[in-house]
Amino acid sequence: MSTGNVLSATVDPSSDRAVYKQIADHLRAAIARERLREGDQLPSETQLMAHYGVARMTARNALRILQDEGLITAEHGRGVYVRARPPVRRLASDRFAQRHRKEGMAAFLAEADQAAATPDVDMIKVTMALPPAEVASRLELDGKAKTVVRSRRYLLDGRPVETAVSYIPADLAEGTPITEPNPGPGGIYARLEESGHVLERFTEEISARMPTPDEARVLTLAPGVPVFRLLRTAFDRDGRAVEVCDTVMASDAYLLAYDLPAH
Amino acid sequence: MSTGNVLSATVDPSSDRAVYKQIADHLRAAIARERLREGDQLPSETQLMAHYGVARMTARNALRILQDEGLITAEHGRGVYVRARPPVRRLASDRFAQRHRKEGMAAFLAEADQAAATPDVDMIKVTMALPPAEVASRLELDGKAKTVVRSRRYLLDGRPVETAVSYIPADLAEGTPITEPNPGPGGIYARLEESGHVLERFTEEISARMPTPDEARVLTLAPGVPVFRLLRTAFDRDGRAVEVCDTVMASDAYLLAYDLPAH
DNA sequence: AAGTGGTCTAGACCACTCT
DNA sequence: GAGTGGTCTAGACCACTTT
Repeated sequence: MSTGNVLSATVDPSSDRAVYKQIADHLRAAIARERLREGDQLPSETQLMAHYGVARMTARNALRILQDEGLITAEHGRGVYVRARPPVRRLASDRFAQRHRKEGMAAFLAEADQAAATPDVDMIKVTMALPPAEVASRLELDGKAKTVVRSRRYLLDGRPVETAVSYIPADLAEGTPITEPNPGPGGIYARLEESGHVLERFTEEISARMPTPDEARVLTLAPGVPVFRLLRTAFDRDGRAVEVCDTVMASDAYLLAYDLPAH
Repeated sequence: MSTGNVLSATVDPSSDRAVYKQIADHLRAAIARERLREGDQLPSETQLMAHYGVARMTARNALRILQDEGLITAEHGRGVYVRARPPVRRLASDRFAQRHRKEGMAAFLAEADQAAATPDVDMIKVTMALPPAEVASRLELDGKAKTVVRSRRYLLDGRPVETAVSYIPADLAEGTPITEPNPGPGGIYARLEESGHVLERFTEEISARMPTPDEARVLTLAPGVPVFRLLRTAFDRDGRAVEVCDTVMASDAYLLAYDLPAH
């Protein structure tokens, strides 16, 4: 098999380093040196067993390490492959600037447009509920104030890349299309501005972690791919927080870019 | 044992869902419901085997899932515990503002001061080398221009949280303390401004991924903890890129906060 | 049918921690 | 010494993919 030739070195069973880790080291080096490139098939478990003279669990443990590092993906019945890095979307910090809304497009659509990708939105759900504490504190709401909760999933070229849940205080949303699945051109920010809440600034709080099983399913994440969690708060000119958006993004699909003044 | 009582449900071997995943689901739910809290010990592998009537690998696979999700850590010879979330440092987007430098402190020290944590810097190394392509392009250097390469590791209360490698074009650094391990009060940004390169803005590009084995070692990362990779470029008033800083941060130690105008 | 990875069993020996 | 997790073996049966 053509995949056999990447296996050059042998392992030292008497070494302090566990055999499966040594095997993982070999394979990782092969990927780093591009002896194995994106999409290439790795030696099968059977081949690893024969080459290194180890039991199957030892071979599997080696592959698991690389999977946890996000370097490979296993496909049941097919083989193990070097993970293809998907094209990364660069999210610029001015993506919510007014000039983009004025063109009548919500932020996600405008960006996709720029990236020549086909955007899609699904799993849209609009409800009315008490926000979680993390959101309520940012909206400066007490424990009894309800919000309009707008959740949706974004896809690019058919691939799910992001889920988002927006919370808007009920008093700002009632009587506007914000309570409807389709809020109209320019999205909810355009509607908020129409009702007098002109946006002045945003804060974005970014963390990263491994996905929950639910998130991994909804975003079809490969093992070893973390998520960004981005909490954005929108403030109007009166300094009032008018929306909090809780976003979970596939980290292999995004690069977040910010422009900061040095004051 | 006191840990035994979190094991209430049993598994269904005839289910489509793998037994080890069912066990992982039970334990994850126990953590979510706070039946198991931070620092609590989980049932041992032996206890899981007895309770669910499974082989050891099945119990271990269940624990591995939670470990990959960053929920638990295994301690050799001691047991498996619910991971304690370390206190998170909030990095504000104005952390490099001039007013902080004027107080004579480098950014990391100023932040730590604010957070009442004890900062430390070690593994300082200063060399002269060709920058990697990713850096060279941001500094607008050709393939032959060398840079001063300053690498170091930051610790908070003794815990490694961040590694950083700065690249400064040689012509800007020569003859200044930037080429020395200790660049003096206010750090290298203060030195650059003294030599006429007053900083005007920064760009920060953020990605997230699982750490390499090296990064996991240097940052003493638990399994299941991703890293932030932050590439910061500093521009002076002439629009020239005067520094690129390549930072790898333990994602469980940071929350990155940005303030954005809505224009 | 043959090859692949996914799950599971039943053992073994080891290194580490605590008492 | 007893209990813990870490490594490793040698099987088995299954589900999935490809030919």
